[in-house]
Amino acid sequence: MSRERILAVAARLFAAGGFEATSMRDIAGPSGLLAGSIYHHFHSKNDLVEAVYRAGVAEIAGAVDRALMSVRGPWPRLEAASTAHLEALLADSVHAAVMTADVRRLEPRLRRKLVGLRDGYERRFVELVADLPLPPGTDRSLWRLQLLGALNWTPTWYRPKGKPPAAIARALVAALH
Amino acid sequence: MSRERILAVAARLFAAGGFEATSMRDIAGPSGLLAGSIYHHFHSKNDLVEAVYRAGVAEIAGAVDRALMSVRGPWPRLEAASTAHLEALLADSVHAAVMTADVRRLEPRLRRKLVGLRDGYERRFVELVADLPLPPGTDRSLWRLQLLGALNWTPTWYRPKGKPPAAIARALVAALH
DNA sequence: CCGGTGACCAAACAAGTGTTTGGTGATAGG
DNA sequence: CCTATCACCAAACACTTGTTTGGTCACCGG
Repeated sequence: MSRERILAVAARLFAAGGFEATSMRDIAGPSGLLAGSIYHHFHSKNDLVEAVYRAGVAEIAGAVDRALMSVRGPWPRLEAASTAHLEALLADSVHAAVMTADVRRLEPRLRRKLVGLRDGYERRFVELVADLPLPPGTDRSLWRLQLLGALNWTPTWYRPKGKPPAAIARALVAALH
Repeated sequence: MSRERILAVAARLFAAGGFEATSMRDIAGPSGLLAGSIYHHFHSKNDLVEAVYRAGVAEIAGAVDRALMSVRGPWPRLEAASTAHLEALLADSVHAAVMTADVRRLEPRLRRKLVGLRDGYERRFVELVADLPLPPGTDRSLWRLQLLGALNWTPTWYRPKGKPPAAIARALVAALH
C-alpha cells in the first residue's frame, strides 16, 4: 500500500525539516508519486500531518507500553520507558521522530489536536513520575518536563557513532536519581 | 535605525516559526517596509539569518558573562549561568530566542557557521561543568547536554503564568545536584 | 542652488506552494 | 464482455517565495 509509504516518507521529512518547510512534492517524489496523487489518500496537507503525527504517537506509545510490561519497581520502570522513548525518537525510517517537529506555526485547530495527542502519550510519564520516591517538595511536573526535555533534545546533537540511545537514556535518568 | 528593527522583528519571527517558514514579507511588514527594502540592509535572506543569529549569541553570551561576574563557587556559578541563559531564551522582543530555532534545513555552509557560533557560546558551559565536583565516572559532556537540553526545551511548554524563568532554572540545576 | 548619496517604494521576475480537474490504464465482479 | 472502481498522472489554478530593477524622495556638503 502506498499510503504507508507516504506516511513513512512524510514522517522522516517532517522530523528533519518541519511541517511548513516540507512540500507535498518533497513527499511525493521519494514515495514514487506526483504531488496531486497524495490527495487520493489524504484530503489535505493538514490531514496528512495529523495522520503522520497520530501514527508517530501510536508507535512510540506502543514501544513504551511494551517495554513496561515486564518491568517492576518505580526507577527501573522510568528507565525502561525513557529508553524506549529515546530509541523510538532516534530510529529513522519510523514515524515517532515526527514528535520532535515544531508544532507552533500550524493552524490552531490542528495544533491543539496534535498537542492533545502528545499529552495523552505523556500521561504515561506523569504516572511513572508520580510513583517515584522523590525528595518532599519536589515539583514533579517540572521534574518530568526536565527529563522529557533532555530526552527530546537529544536528536539535535545525537551522532550514531557515540553512545547508543539506551545508554544515553540510562545516564539521563541516573543523573536525576 | 531600521536595520535594528529588522533584526528584532526577524529574531522574534524566526524563533516562533523557524527560518524557512518566515518570509521576507513577514519580516518587512512589522518593520514598516516592503520586502525588497530589506535588501538595502542585508544582501540575502541567509545574510539576515546569520546577522540575527550572531546578535542572539552575542546577547545571551553577554547576559551570561554579566551574571557570572560576581558569583563564586562551582554550583552557584552554574546556577547563575543557567538562569541568565533561560531568561534570555524566554524574553521576547530580544534576539536570543532565535537560538532555539531549528538549523538543520539551512544550507550547509550557513548551518556550519551558526553551529560554530553556538558552540563558541556553549564553551562557557563546558568550563562550568568541568569545575563541578561530580561523581567519578560521570560523562560530563552528556551531563552538560542534559542540562542544556532541559533548558532549551522549556520554550515549548513555558507559560508566563507559571513559575518565573529564574525559579525554573534553579530547579533544573538543583535536580541534577 | 547643485550634485550626490542613502533609504525606500512599486513592480516585476522565475520558481515553488497547496490544491483541483479531467483523464488513463489496470483490475475485478457480474 | 461490460461496467465500475481504484490508483494514479499530467496539467493547470491562484498564490507565495526570494530576489532584482528602476525610479523617487529627502537630506547634506560644497
